[in-house]
Amino acid sequence: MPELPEVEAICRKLRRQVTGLRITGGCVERPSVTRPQKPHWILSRVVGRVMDSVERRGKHILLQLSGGWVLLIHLRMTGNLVVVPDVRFRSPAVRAWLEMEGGRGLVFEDPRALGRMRLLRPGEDRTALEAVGVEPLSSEFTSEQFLMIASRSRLPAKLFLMDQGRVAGLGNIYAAEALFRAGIHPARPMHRIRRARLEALHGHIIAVLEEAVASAEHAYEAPGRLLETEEFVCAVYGRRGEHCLRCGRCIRRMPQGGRSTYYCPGCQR
DNA sequence: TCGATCCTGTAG
DNA sequence: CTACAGGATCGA
Repeated sequence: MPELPEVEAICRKLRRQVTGLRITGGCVERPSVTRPQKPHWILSRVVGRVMDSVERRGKHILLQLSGGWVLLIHLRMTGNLVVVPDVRFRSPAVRAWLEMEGGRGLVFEDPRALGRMRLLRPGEDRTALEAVGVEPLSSEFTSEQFLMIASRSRLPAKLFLMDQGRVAGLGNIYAAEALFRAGIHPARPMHRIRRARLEALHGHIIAVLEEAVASAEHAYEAPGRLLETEEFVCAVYGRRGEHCLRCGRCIRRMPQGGRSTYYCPGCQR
């Protein structure tokens, strides 16, 4: 589920559901999700505090609590954060939950249990977060800025886009989709891509993410079917062997950095 | 830069 | 049974 667009959609929904509510209780069902912190260390400090705001930084979710404490959540591959009417009826995939005033629950579910939850003390140095790169949907993500960091890197394009320390929030799907739109081969070293193409890529990154945010937001609001105009449809991701919609050649899959990269050999050179 | 690791579920 | 999954980190 969670690349930047899905995380953003989750944050927007949470913002409306939990802002201003006090935490009255909670439980960590799977201690590994808070490692290396002890569940009790977190819970005892979180209970009684009010959730002031919900922020996002890259794929990190920041639950800002009263007194300056921050509950940091990373959903990794299969995590999700949802509000449920009653924590007594929770699914087996729930790894941790908080009870809020009024009785509803804020639930962290994650079948693979790879997600992480961490509490930052007030004013704590946020090393992990400061290593995160530019927000691609912010005004700081300019074409010039992108050109600058891109031309300095020898990484293959796909790995560059997925490096959270450079651009924050792109994952396996949207990195592949942005490269397809820009006509760039995923293995191409970043610094060898022409300026005009990098500028195009910059625009496509923003477009892909904005479309995906809109799609994810609809999906979370209205469970059920999305209109065709609302749904983000992948052109290459997960389409190995299918014919490219633009040129007709077969979409390929290749391993890169231990993950699958999908691309069109006709459109991306 | 590669591979193993953390985990569980699902598709083939 | 094996391969693979939208992520990130660690050590060789």
